[in-house]
Amino acid sequence: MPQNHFNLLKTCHNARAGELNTPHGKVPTPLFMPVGSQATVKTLTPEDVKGLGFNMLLANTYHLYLRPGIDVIKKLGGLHKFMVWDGAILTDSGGYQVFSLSPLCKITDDGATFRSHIDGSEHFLTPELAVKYQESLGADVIMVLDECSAYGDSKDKVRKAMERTHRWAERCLKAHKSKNQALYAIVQGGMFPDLRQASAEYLTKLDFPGYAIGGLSVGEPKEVTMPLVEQTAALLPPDKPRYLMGVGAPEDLVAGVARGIDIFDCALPTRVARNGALFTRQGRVNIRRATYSKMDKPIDPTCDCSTCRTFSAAYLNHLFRAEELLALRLATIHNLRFISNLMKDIRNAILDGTFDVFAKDFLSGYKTTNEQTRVEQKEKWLKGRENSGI
RNA sequence: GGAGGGAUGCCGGAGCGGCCAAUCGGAGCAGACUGUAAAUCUGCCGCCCUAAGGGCUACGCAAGUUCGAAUCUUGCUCCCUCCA
Repeated sequence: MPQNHFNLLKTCHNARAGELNTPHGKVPTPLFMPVGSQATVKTLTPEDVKGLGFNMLLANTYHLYLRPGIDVIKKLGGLHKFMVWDGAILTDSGGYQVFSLSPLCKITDDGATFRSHIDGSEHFLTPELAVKYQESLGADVIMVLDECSAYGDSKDKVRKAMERTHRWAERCLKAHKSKNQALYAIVQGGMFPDLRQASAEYLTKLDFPGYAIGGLSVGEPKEVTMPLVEQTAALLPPDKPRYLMGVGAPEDLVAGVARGIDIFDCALPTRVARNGALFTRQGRVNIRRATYSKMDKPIDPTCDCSTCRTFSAAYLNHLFRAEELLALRLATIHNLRFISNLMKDIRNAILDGTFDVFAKDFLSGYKTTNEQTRVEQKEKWLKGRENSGI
């Protein structure tokens, strides 16, 4: 692994600004990685992704193993060349698929037996294979194979998954030969603070170049997530990058950075975009709503993305209703640009020592959809009362 | 001129005596989505009442039959197909 994989440049309370050194360049942190499971950020070209301000993205070992196959990509010169992306790449091990595809998966200490969601064929993934595959893909950062618990799992079950994750982490470490890749461990422990602590302490002793927090944002209430993030992050070595896996709603990025997280990835911004939900500084907005059908302004007049600089909300509304493919792309561009700008603003605020103010301002201005809907409904209700003369 | 068939909620289209405010699509109105099996999924969708629930008006129009009609009978209006 590279020397000085991570440089911590500045802190502002718990928030940290730094940079990741990878074979494909330096990447500033706090960092958000768009998700490109199948070697593509859906609807975008690599050039688009770069243009939106991203230097690193995430791809998925399980998906690429099933299709087109690890060997195919290796023979074609590795993942960077295959997908024509010259920035950094982090590959997930397939551990998350053990969780999300659990009906198709059986786990033993040896590894995970999968049934392909594509053709039903059976496959076996071990910690050693996960490392080997990721080395073949040639990602800059690779992840240990872990077992992610579901929200609501019993403590006993979570503990067993965590202990297995620890054993698998050691096996991954032993199997990892490549010098060009940083292998990150993944802290598990579900919603149990004592297990989280045990996991962080255990893995920290193994001295990985980076540490991820996994198994959160799996359906638990938000009030549960952030205290666990805060507690776990505090137990991780300060000189190593901390990666909160699968978190990426704007409000969660700010909250995560405030608790000492350096790296995020999430399918949410891109997936939600494809379903018509767009981020603005005021909160999330559903572009399909009737209110936008005649709006001649961009969805966010302050946004510098090509979608907002070019098209009206009414046009986007029309594209979504007409199920035109351009809608997916324009919305993805907007949401990723929003996230990219947010991360840049966060980093600048940390470097300026004003992150606390920034976070407070952002969170007070950014209403979640639920809050927004609640406010609107209350306004309608009040208006109705006024009209009926009450 | 003759012979058939049909008129159902915003639209298409089921239902063919009570379990029908009416299956199912679509449109419309909202919501969800967090290491992507996702261009996916969920709810609402005659009117009124705060919810459980209740009330009202409804299946072209009118008059009947019946305890009870979107469903049966008769007349009327309009539409479609075929033969002249």
